[in-house]
Amino acid sequence: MELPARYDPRQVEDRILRFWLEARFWVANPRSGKPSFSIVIPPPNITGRLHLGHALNNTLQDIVTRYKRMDGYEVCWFPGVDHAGIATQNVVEQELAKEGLTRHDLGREQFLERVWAWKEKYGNEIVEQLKALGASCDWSRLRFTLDDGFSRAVREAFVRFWDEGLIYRGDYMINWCPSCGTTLSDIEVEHREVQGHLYYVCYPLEEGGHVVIATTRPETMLGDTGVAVNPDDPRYKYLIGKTAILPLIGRRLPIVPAPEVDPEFGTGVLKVTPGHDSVDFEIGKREGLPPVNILNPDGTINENGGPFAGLDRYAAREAIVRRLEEEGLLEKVEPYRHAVGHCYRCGTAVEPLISTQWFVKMKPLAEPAVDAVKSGKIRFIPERWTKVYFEWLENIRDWCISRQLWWGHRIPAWYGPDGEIFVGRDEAEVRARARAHYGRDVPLRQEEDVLDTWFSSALWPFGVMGWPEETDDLRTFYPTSLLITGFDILFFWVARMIMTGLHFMGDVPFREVYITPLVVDEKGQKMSKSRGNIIDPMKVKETHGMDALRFTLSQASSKGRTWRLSWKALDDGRNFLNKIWNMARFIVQNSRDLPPEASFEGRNLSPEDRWILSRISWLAGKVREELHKYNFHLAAEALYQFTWHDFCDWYLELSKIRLYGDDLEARRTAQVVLVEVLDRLLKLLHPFMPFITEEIWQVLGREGSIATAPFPQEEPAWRDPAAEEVFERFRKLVVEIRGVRAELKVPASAEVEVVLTGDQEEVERLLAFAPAIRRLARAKEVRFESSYAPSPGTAKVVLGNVAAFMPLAGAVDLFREKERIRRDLERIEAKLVSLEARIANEHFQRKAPEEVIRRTVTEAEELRALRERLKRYLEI
RNA sequence: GGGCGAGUAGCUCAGUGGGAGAGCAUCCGGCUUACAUCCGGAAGGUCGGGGGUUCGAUCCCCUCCUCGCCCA
Repeated sequence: MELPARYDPRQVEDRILRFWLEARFWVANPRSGKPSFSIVIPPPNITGRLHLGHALNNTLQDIVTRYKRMDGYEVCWFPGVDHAGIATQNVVEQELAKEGLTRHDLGREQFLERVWAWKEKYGNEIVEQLKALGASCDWSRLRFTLDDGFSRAVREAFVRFWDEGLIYRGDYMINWCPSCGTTLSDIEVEHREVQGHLYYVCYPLEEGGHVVIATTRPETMLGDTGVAVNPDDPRYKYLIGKTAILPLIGRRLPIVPAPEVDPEFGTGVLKVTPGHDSVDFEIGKREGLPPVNILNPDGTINENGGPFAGLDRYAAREAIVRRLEEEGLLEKVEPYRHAVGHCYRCGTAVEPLISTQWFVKMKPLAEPAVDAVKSGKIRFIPERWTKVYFEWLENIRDWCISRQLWWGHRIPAWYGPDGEIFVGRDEAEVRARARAHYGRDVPLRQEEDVLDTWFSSALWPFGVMGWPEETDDLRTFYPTSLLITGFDILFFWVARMIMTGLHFMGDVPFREVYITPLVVDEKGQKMSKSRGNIIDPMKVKETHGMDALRFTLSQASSKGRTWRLSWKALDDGRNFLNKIWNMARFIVQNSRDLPPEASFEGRNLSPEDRWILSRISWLAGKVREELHKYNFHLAAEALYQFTWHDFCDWYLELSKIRLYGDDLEARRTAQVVLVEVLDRLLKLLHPFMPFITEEIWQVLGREGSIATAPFPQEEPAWRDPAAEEVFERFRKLVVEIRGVRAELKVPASAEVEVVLTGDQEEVERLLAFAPAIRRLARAKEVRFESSYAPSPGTAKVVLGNVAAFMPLAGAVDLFREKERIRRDLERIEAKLVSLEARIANEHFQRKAPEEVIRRTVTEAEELRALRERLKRYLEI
């Protein structure tokens, strides 16, 4: 078979993917008895398309997963998709809007049918994209947070929480998104700096005179029920107990003391709006100032806003400011920057308001979650995220879990005629509970609201395994081994899974949490549609291939919080893939005649064979070690360096001597070693670039799949430090000779003579590489002469106790050669000065470790010897 | 206001208490029968500023500056 000279992933990836999926390699068997390794995917939203964040964390998950699978574990990677309440409902509502309809026109039931239809049509796209990435999930276990089994788990969790008193319903200040028409939890609100204004408004006093109050939101004055000053503020102490009159409305506002008031802000006087500000709510509660709600759910002013009723909140703001101005009550307006809460889904400014909602008590859940990390049952990588986690949990507030949506898990609560709440796993249980309460059957009305999507994803690690059933999966795969995700959902998801896992399962949901950096563009900016700087993984697949994307992303596990990706970097990844392809192509082409039974046994290994075998053995250990430490980037780098700069640049080149020579035995040996190293290298690379390695595996005619081949180990018998050391000296010699040739402008095609002098044993070791030196340094002859007397016009290379001479007879510019040596001498001189100063320092002699002193002294000695030699050569 | 992260070659980033590395870009030379998505070579850095600890700091401590993020 002829292999193309360029690797084209488009010809490979889809075919390999089909092969894997048909073979069902990823389907886990909880009863295999093998040690288990499990991981749950962060379920992407059904509305989502694969972006680089997904690509990164799923690549890393897949690297670990494939590695563990090859290493003999019973691996289960649980895949799934999240129903994404707000996002999905918004998408379908927008679709309806194009038909001039709202969800209310359809009614709840029909609307949900519509969403399910949408889900069937588009909801699988992200799953297909994950497959295309090569994610080796057990797709037979694909779950959806709103499927029947999972819904059962959600109801179970809700009921247990309720029965334990950990869920309650009540009136509290919540965050309202007027655009999505639902409440949001505190962490779903994003605080953004906004350029606004500070309005200074005069509030007349009942007994005459006035106070000036600064506010950024004048429209909320419609809901003012008091005025507050700091009791320690001497300027305003006299006001306490008096009454102000609300402009435009005329409401009487008691002036109360409140330590929350910052005397430095504005005028130091605060208008109290208990219905629309959480601080004011607290003050109001303490001082008996009632909340007044002035907003409709859509963000317009309600009937409490008097003349402003019906206006949108921003229109109302303008109208109010105009009226105040007309009445001479607006003292001044200043530009002012301040943080405003926005909905994390739609970006609309959020309104704080009081509403009856469902909450989860967080304190009792948070404490064990803190302990689990403190005691080391869960470890964060990088470790610094631990602190972020603790800070959130230690300042946690109750979680508002009800959402005024239709798409989601409907809260399993029913109301009796008198408003009594009954909660149950299904309607039968609820009815039974109601009957027990009333002593008879009564009509029940189900709660309209659904649960926060994150309530269901909090149950993900055991929900996907069939909880509350006691399943084989739970027994074998819970707790999972590892979670890999981005820091943006540390609170939303990771912390909550830990809480629910501990609560319902009595054990942590995972033992380690690897937090990935955020992928940003080459300028360090977040990728976003509006910036137009998005790199679409599916486009990368077409141009570079998923392997290239994966390999490039595997280098992102650095310590920072962000990681920059550019098309340039992807080119590098693609080039590496091409290199690998050609490496394999070369070996395939040159080992066609290799009998299948050929092996190492009894073969006379060359020095470079021993070197490369020692190196590949080292590499196996290195990759394992770095993967265990989750240093994906270091594993990737080691693979890259070995593949390109050890195996291809040196070993493959050297192998040509034997491959193209006429010694059949030597040729066989080279072939055997090439194939063996290739075999191991492919396996080591496979977790990082599964498609190309599988393709080459097939081209080589191997059985089955590389994905189920054993992951290479270090081979103690192959480790050969002596061979590595000798090889390094040989390599250095060749590099030096090449350098001299280039510098002295010796034509690339000209073959030069190389004479080695110096320590005889060392020279002999190097002479074992004579053919290699001839080939790689373009030498026509390499020989030893114990007392070589170089003539003028001879280039020199000095390496420790050996020197190499290249009589170039006229080919060399003598002046250049002397310049070169002078420059070397300068460098050596400078280094010697610093080394000798250090050695002369008695503090250094007294305090530095023996080993360091010895090394320093040796280095200085070598440099001095080198200096003397170079000086002599200068005189020739 | 509090916290975190980053600041190392032109760019993207590794790195360690013993004197700094890679890839790309640049420059020079090569169509050498795996690969021009390539091969060989070279140049390029007071490791953000200042102070301290140490025989020795890019690395540890303090402080400041710039950029980014999170929380209030």
